[in-house]
Amino acid sequence: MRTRELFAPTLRQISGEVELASHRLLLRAGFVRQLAAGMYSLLPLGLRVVRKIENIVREEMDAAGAQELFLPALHPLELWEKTGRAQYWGDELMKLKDRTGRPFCLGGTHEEVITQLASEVKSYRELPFTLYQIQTKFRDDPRPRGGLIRVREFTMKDAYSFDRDVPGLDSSYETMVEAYHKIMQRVGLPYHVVDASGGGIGGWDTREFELPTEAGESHYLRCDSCGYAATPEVAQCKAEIEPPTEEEQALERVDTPDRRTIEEVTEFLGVPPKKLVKTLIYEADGRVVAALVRGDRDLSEDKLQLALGAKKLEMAEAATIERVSSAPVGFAGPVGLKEAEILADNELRGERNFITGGNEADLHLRNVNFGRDFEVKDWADLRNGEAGDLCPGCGEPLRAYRGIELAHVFKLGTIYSEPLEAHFLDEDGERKPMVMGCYGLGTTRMMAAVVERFNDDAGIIWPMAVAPYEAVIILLNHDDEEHRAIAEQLYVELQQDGFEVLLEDRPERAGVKFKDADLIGIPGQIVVGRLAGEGKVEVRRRGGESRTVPVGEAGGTLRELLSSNLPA
RNA sequence: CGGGGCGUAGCGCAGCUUGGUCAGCGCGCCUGCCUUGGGCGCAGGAGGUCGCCGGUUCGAAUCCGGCCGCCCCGACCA
Repeated sequence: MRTRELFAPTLRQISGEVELASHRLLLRAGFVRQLAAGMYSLLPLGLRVVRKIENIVREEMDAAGAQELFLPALHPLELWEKTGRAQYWGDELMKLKDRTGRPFCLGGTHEEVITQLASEVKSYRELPFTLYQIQTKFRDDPRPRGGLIRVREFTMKDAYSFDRDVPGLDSSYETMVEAYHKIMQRVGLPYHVVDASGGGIGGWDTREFELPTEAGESHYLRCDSCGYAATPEVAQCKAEIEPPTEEEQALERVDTPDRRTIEEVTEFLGVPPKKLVKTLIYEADGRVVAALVRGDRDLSEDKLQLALGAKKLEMAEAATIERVSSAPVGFAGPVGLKEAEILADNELRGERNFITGGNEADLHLRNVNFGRDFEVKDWADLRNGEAGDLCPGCGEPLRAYRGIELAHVFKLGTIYSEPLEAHFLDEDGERKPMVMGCYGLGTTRMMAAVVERFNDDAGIIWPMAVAPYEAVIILLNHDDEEHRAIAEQLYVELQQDGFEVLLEDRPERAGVKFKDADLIGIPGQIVVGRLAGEGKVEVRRRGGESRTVPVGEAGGTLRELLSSNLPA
């Protein structure tokens, strides 16, 4: 491709509102343009990068035995209603109607569609298999942000495995995880594998592949010494229980007029938040439960649900809270609570003389103690992990990270195959739902992640694996016949040698060409300039080495300089 | 959805507090000359219903109300 013809409008300046490096550079270098919030056009250069990423993903998926197919983006809403996800996703699901008024949605993910398709399987003999597609997803995010990091329309590779049982799923899952490791390594991105929760997809044993960067929007905790990593909701907390040192003191009633929140109460009473115990009322599969965590901690709903073995967990409605606590919302406490069974966080075992809600309007209780004042039904790890918590593996303190979520894998089990009746007949003659896994990887997001990780003051520095072109020939003096001839000859020869080459032949000044070449970030640069008269050119690696060589050696030198994925 | 910010020429911005002489700057673009290894130089030129609607006023980019759009933080989320 010649830059004279290439549609890649570069920008000298960009609005100060655009903050992320990846967002700024992809816009400035002419890879993407924004159509509306969270909606981006991929320009020719951007599309080439995404295609490279897709091809790596495709090769690794195929190598792992997965089969590519292509599903509709438009789904009958009815299908999402069958699994309950139409309601669960709510407004995040883009909905529309056809001319007859039949409701549809734009697929935010494809579990329903693929499961219905897979329900054609009749026998265990046809299992297992894994299907994948690379497709546009639509999610009506309440707040798109960060350029291409979080958008409303994006492309994703989503794979789904179907097995006859859980051991089969475990094996399919590991195969996909291995493929993901290979993909990350080929692209060249550093990453952490993080234990996570299922969220809107569901399932268990889910893991995220995170690019560690402050620009990211995911938060996780990681042990730098052993590599254990998890999101706060699922990070296992080692409870360091110290034997109580205080003597139990007499229970006291304290008036706390209109003080409901932890902040209000601690400020009013002049005590630190950790002296309080929060009482959170939930409904789990229809029963009411109260979860107790220290005042300065956050409850993990994932952990509570796990501890309860509940299928569905929701915060109780205000009316329920008022009923069981006999008080307005904000004054619930464990002492004298009605109906609800009480679960307490492990960390509270050593606590004495704490403050709780009083189950009465404008009342809290001081010097509350376990056993004497109320009974706990179960103890469990219920709180979110925090930076500084001790690693459950090796005991070192965990560190807080931010990251860009590149990929996410889930074990789904039968949560989709049951409602959609994707059954098969097993060897024992029994009809069983297929056991599923799903494996997502955002390809457009990955492009942004690569830029976020590989750039300098001058622009992008593409890894070879995903560069839009491998080399650019920069013809400085386009009017000089001899120079032009050399550039044209190199252009042909390098392509014959298998390089993907861009020829910078615009009638621009040298400075413009250099600036744009650095901004666009193509790894190989061949400068045809003042030394061309002596039959020499400069061969450079963007962000790395530069050599002046005879024209005839340009190809070999280029190959050498580009032999690594990243500049040395 | 809560909090904050922004919307003026193709792009980036100033002007708004204190209404009138306020349609301005830089880049880009067009013409000519010059220059040709890091976003040259000089001269001339084109280009804007100041996001939209309404209000206040003799007069609104500027003040007021409503709406729309975009960015950031939070909630939420893959």
